[in-house]
Amino acid sequence: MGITERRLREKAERESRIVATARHIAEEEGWPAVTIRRLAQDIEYSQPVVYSHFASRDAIVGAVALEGFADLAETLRAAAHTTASPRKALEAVATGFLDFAFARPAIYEAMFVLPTGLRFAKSDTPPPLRTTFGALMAVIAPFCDDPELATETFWGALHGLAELDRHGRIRPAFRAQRIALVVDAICHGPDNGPAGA
Amino acid sequence: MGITERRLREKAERESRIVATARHIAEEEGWPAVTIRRLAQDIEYSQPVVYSHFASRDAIVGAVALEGFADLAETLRAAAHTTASPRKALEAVATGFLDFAFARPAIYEAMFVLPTGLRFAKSDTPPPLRTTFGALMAVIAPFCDDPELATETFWGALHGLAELDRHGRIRPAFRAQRIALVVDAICHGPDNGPAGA
DNA sequence: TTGTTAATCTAGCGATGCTAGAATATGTAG
DNA sequence: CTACATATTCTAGCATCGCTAGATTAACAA
Repeated sequence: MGITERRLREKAERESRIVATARHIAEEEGWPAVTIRRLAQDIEYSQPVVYSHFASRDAIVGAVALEGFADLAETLRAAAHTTASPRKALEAVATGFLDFAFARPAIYEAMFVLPTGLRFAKSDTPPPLRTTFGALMAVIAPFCDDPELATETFWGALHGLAELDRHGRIRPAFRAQRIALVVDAICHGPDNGPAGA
Repeated sequence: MGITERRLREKAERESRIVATARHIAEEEGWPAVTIRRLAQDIEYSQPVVYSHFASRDAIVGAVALEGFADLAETLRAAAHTTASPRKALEAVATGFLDFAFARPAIYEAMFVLPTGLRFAKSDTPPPLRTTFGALMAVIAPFCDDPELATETFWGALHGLAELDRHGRIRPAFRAQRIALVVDAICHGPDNGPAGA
């Protein structure tokens, strides 16, 4: 039954073309430009074909978000490995997170702002989401005694700074200084992990 | 010319009815339910009348957001005055901020997530926005040497925690502990203001 | 009472997400 | 090769959205 396999392969390929197209349009023109009609036109199929792959537009956004989490996890992992100093690793990851948010605002929006139907902190949470969380936890763990709680808080701080900055509510020029403030606060915190720097 | 005054008064009243209606629908059914048709129906006028008050749907969201900022500023100011301890004031404001986000998610969304056209950090930034920022700055100033930078960072942390929590990405049950972590980090930070607690 | 201006409404445009039902390929059996 | 059955894809359309042009009505002035 090589025919069935070929069919599945072609279908999977078409699906990833849809996701890639959605991602591309979102990055170039923003998410409002990502319409089902536009996607159908770009992949050269009719609209119902798009719906044979994804139940709704939100599901497509979710698929792009999932790819984004895989990318972000890899980015953070790489940032953490640029230095042996726990403090510098923490700062590198924080900077990497915000750089990602500003370099790929549309993907970041899909991951953190738009409705996607993705489920977090559940038993069926997709691997890329866990991996991203893990990458953050890896660098903050040395500085705290409750890594999960600290990671949640660290993540919140980074996400909030990204959002306020993205919306023009805080001064873009002081991005690095805000990161430094966060990193300092973590390092000199109550549970003052390893000797700083 | 009492007639003109009455006209203006009636127009202003109708405008605030639009905003109140939008706020009410958003709180009860979410922002997607706030359509121009629905607003027009509820205030018993036709759609163009709504557009004679606001240039776009986004502008209506912005008006609700502005009211929200006034509310939030008052909430934070009140929270800060419940204690003389700078540390407890900081914690009370942080808790108040997050409580506001979860008690009025739709208004919070208008203030921080949805497109509104509101301008921050500019010369024409509306007073309520400045006041809210000031309320945060008032409680964090004792613990830092660059109040503006610290306020931006503090604000980011709070907003990020609110968003991740609202989207179900961090554990709701640990909200208070995350706040405590943030407060501790600020108090024991590099510029360790007044003797803690 | 008539004419002018301002306020309001009706009706519609161009989109959107999504879907039912027709049409067309595709693979199988006689 | 033909006829049927199945799966795939398309055409066409629904209901709804934000927004607006042009007709209609109300309010005031002469």
